[in-house]
Amino acid sequence: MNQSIHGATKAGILRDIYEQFLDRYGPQGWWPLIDCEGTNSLKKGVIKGYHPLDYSFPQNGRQQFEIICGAVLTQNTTWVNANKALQNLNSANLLSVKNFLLARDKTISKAIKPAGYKNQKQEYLKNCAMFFLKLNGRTPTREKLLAVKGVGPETADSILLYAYKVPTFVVDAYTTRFLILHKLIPEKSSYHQIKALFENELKKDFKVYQEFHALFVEHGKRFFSKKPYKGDDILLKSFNKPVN
DNA sequence: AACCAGGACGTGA
DNA sequence: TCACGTCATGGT
Repeated sequence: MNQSIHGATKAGILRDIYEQFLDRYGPQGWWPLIDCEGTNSLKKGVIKGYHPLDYSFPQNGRQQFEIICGAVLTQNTTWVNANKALQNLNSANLLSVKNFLLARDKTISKAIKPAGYKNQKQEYLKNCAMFFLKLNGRTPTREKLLAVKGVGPETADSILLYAYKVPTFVVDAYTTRFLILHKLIPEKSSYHQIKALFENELKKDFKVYQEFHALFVEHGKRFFSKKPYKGDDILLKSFNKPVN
């Protein structure tokens, strides 16, 4: 039905992109965690918190909270900077919710300074910490997450996908840019429309969703960060569209 | 030395 | 709804 005789269905194109990314870059091992080598992930390639092909994380509430903090800290910032903030929080023993909520606001904002927006993010993190504590181990709904000030669509989906293994697709700036530049979606597509595209065309597999988003980021950093990134040559290197 | 990073919120049309 | 300014730090 939605299968064209040339095989270039939307689902087919998305699968091609996924496979091409996976061939090029390999499994990404997201979400990075500070301490994830105490397990069976002694498989090769475990660098600075990434755990390729090991989908067993997070393994406790402490790691769930770390992912939530990371999701907020990396908003409009590089992971390098967000990670510095996380390391500071960890050194100060503040990556457990209880300790975090006992700390002074100024202590938090000082620790997260490298991630930028220290005042905003301090408030956002506190909101998330109170929310996470009240969850008491339960998985939140997307609506409840979005009601937390500081948690927008991408952060909510990141938390659901990586901290709770809910197969919800994360749409980030690179994903949107990639699809628009390759003319796979109209320019004014909304977050929800792009999210729906993936979720309607792909099987709801949290592992695939985790890898796909991470791969989009890896690919985007290589091809679509510094302008100009619009040339046909770049688009060709970026992704060879299957012939219709 | 501008420009950009794994966005979200508040405001005014 | 939607476009725009604001929030802050570090690397290129």
